[in-house]
Amino acid sequence: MPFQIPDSLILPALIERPFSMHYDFSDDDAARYRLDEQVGFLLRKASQRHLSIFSQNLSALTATQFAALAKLCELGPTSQNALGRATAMDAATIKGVADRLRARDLVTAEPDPVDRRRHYLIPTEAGRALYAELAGSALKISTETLAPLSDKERETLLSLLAKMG
Amino acid sequence: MPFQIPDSLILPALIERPFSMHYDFSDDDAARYRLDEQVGFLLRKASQRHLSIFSQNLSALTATQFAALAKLCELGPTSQNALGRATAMDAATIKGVADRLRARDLVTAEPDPVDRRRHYLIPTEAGRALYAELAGSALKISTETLAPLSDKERETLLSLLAKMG
DNA sequence: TCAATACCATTTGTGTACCAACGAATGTGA
DNA sequence: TCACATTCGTTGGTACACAAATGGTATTGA
Repeated sequence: MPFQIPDSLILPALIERPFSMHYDFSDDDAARYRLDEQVGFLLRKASQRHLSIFSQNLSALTATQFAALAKLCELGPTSQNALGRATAMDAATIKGVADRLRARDLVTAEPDPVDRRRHYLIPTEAGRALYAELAGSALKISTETLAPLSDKERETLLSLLAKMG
Repeated sequence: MPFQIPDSLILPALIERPFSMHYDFSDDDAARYRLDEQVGFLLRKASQRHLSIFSQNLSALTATQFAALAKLCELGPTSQNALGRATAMDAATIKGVADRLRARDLVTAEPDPVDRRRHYLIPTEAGRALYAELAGSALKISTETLAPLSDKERETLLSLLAKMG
């Protein structure tokens, strides 16, 4: 099943038209375009599936909040923006996530004595306890997300996703 | 600069507990959990990469808006919720997307004469023209998103993502 | 040393994404 | 035919996600 249309199939039809009309070039592309075969759409659906499984198995935190808490527990005291970089969230996003974690006393903020722009985020005891409590579920969620795939396929998928950056 | 704190720094404190306490089982999971290896995180990062490439190459519409317009052009007149199902958006989400497409006169709505709850969404001439104009860029975006992978790897990734549903 | 630059956290605004609830309309089975 | 369930579109609320702008603060390099 050819998932990818090679250039050789795309270009000729465009070239052999004697006259260029309004949407000729694009009409061909439009006819060839199938939403359901595009990476972006498949990635979005896979993410949706994952998030659905996540919220069903772990309702205490959102996936994003858990990611931030987990990374913070892994790294120890970290500035807010640095935590954002480590969890692939921009400054505005990590702020909201950190605020919600702080509102629930899972994380505290301490001013950095050296750099007055920064404040460290630090997991509280409750935060570490919750992380420890939920890590098992999180691992199970990853497994369940990959359930439709064989062991070898799971490995392959993870390495290809990692390769994509 | 060590980005990742090795197990040797995390585990000992947890292991040397003589008696099993509250989170012992989960502590192990917590030590084993690596955010950067979880499907959900890799999917989110891959989606981010895709959306970044999308907006750089196609600024006229968001990826979601383009998906809805493309599907609508593919299907022809479709009820709003049905379009949502075809594009993996729930009723609330597709409403917002449809509203924005209608505000830009890329889509119109016609009442369904048979079912008075429904209204059909129909791409306008401008909508079809824009889709035709942008489909080529959309295909290019998919290719560029997959650029880090070989041809065989791209096929594999797409089929695995499709298999995950 | 001081001006240009970079970084930190924050704010505002827009756009997904999903839940829960709603009224209106349709479909179903006894 | 009539109660019941389902579907349609909508609304309100919360939570990411990112762009762009801002005011502090640090770094740098001439």
